[in-house]
Amino acid sequence: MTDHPHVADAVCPGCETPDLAFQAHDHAACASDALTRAEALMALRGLRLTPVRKRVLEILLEAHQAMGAYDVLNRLVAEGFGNQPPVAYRALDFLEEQGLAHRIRRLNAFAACMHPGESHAPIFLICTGCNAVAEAPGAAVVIALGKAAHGLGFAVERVTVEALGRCPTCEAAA
Amino acid sequence: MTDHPHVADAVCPGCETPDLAFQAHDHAACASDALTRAEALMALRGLRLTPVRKRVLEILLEAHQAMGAYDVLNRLVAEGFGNQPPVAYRALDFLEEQGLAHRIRRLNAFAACMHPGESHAPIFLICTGCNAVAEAPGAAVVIALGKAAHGLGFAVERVTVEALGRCPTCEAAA
DNA sequence: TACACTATGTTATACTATAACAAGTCAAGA
DNA sequence: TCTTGACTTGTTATAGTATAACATAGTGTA
Repeated sequence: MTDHPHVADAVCPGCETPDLAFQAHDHAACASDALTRAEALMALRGLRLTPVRKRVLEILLEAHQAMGAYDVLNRLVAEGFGNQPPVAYRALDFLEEQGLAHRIRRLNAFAACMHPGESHAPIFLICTGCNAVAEAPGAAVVIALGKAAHGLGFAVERVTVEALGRCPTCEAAA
Repeated sequence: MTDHPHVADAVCPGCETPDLAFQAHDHAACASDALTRAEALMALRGLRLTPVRKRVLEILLEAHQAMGAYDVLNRLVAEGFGNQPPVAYRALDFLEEQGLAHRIRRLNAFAACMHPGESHAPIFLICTGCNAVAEAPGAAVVIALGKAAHGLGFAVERVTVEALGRCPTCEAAA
């Protein structure tokens, strides 16, 4: 059990209750939860959470922060998996397609999704002070976006919403 | 005067009236307008729209679509400017900071802003069918985003909002 | 077993971006 | 006018991110 303030040691993407994104909580529990649900989901969809894929997901969950593809790759190499970029990218792409991980474009990085399976429209809050990344519920944002797009006759399929700013801790410090 | 359907020949980022984003209009006029306003803005701010910077802005305006930094660089080289990446990146970064251009992260590309100076919170609609990119007004989206973030104690400074989907033309074709 | 399908490993390369320093330009004040 | 300092550009070099293409190996099924 690892209780900690997310912002201090950098980043927890979302976690069980979204409004705890920037607060202390039992991360180990929500991480193992996410893994369990990921496995159930894959079984349900008839897809395989193979060793590489599972390990990549675990790495992201353990890391507890956004990681670059090459950081993930380095971890894989150390554990005897293939050591070329496609190994990491393929697993990361798979996880993203399945909604088990998210890509943070601003950081060229990936983060585990903490509530896979639940239909959600995540938005990401990136702290410029401590580099923490929080996954926040973005239903309202996505609805607003859908309306704006609809007005132009544009049919939205997927969205990227990322905000740069200051987390509570860094804001207080400044 | 070049009247054209934006989507057909790919992309017009915004243009004068936002709701014309995916419709035919006189692009040459709004482009030269944007350039004029850019120059006025720079004068107002006591900053210099140097030859490289101006040329890069023109290239983006003429291109009428999102361009990669290296595409811009190739154009610069052909015109006798420096031929190394920093030449393009510096100009593009400057233009972005000044709100004269936008970065489309999903495409690793840049597009001219069609209404510089006006305070606006642009969102980008990227068509997966024809690669058109439209700059749409995103005030409502940004407000929703601000609220969601505020609820978590997060102070938003800058946002990236990009939607992938189908423009009217491609949607109709399908 | 043979087959089709999926996943992984590997080679090679393409694309995107920035650090660091040298050289030139420009405007303002001595 | 000359100097100074800030800013801009050019250049070298390298770092970081991502994918195409093909070979190999595992998986489930007829």
